[in-house]
Amino acid sequence: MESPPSRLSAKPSWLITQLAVHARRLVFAGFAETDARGYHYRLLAALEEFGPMSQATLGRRCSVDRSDVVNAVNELAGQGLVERAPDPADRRRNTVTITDAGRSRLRRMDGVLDGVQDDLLAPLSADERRHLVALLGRVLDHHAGQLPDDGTRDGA
Amino acid sequence: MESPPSRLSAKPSWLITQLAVHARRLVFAGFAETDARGYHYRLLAALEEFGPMSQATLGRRCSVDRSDVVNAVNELAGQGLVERAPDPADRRRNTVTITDAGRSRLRRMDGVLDGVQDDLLAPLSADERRHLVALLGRVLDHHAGQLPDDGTRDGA
DNA sequence: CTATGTTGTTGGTGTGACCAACGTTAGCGA
DNA sequence: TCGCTAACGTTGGTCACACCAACAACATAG
Repeated sequence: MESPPSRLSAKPSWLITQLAVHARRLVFAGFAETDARGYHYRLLAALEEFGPMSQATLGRRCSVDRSDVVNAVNELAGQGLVERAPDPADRRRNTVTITDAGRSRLRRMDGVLDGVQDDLLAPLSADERRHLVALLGRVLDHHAGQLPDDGTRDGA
Repeated sequence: MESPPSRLSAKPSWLITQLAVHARRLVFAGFAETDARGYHYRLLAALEEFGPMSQATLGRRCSVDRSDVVNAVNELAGQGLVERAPDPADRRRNTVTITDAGRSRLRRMDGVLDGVQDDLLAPLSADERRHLVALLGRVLDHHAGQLPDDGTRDGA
């Protein structure tokens, strides 16, 4: 096993992106059994927590592009996990609603993610895990405040 | 600005992958000026630190697939940043060597990454940054020990 | 009523991380 | 020495995720 360039071990961006690779590997392996992927979890979680909403606000809440929301909702609707219905009050909008099947899928995915967490942070104590989560949360909050303005960036 | 599902804020895998998104955005923006991307930096860093080596060991050290090494080395060689020469001692191997231009490019990229670091960890104090880096490093070390065995996984 | 902006949708792009297969070459055991 | 195995480079895919550009339909502010 040849060691990686030590130069990289000092770059937080490297540490984070590489750790993200491992996280995605674990999450993907777990989700594979449930025929789902990351986008699905995000959308379902938002729908359960905040109730039905349009695709646009769904995308804004989950940091998912409008066009990717279309695809993910197609897949979710195809599996009966959400329902997409035109909004009578605003005929541009599609209101997306989570179904009971969707809620049960979400619960299963939650279990998977909790299991992944243990594998991912295995070498850390409970205290260290909390500390890490707190630090990551603060950094993430900071950047969430200055997103690429999301939502509407039409070419015009 | 609609808030994200709070359910996600408790999942380390979510925090890490999302933070990685921001990190990649910053890194990409920085690298754009230098006409380079992540793979290039990794390979150049390994070549400078460990000297010339074959493409296979290069890939092993950087956690880059053999086929992706081929592409990246093509691009790097096209820009004169590395040289690829057949190894007379083992005619299967190509020995990759970093050039002076490569070293100078590497130095520029290093500067970019150091700048990114400040943006990425802006809300943290110097102590907290060190702590975060230490925690990430430990977790990463743990997972590096059990990679998908890398290197050779030929179909046969 | 017109201008502006939002929504859903289509159809792309780029990066990173893979995997499968093939020809070539090395090296080892029988 | 022959043959098998394994490694190397290379080609040519796949998938997930993050994005961007443009357009028609619709809503709304002026």
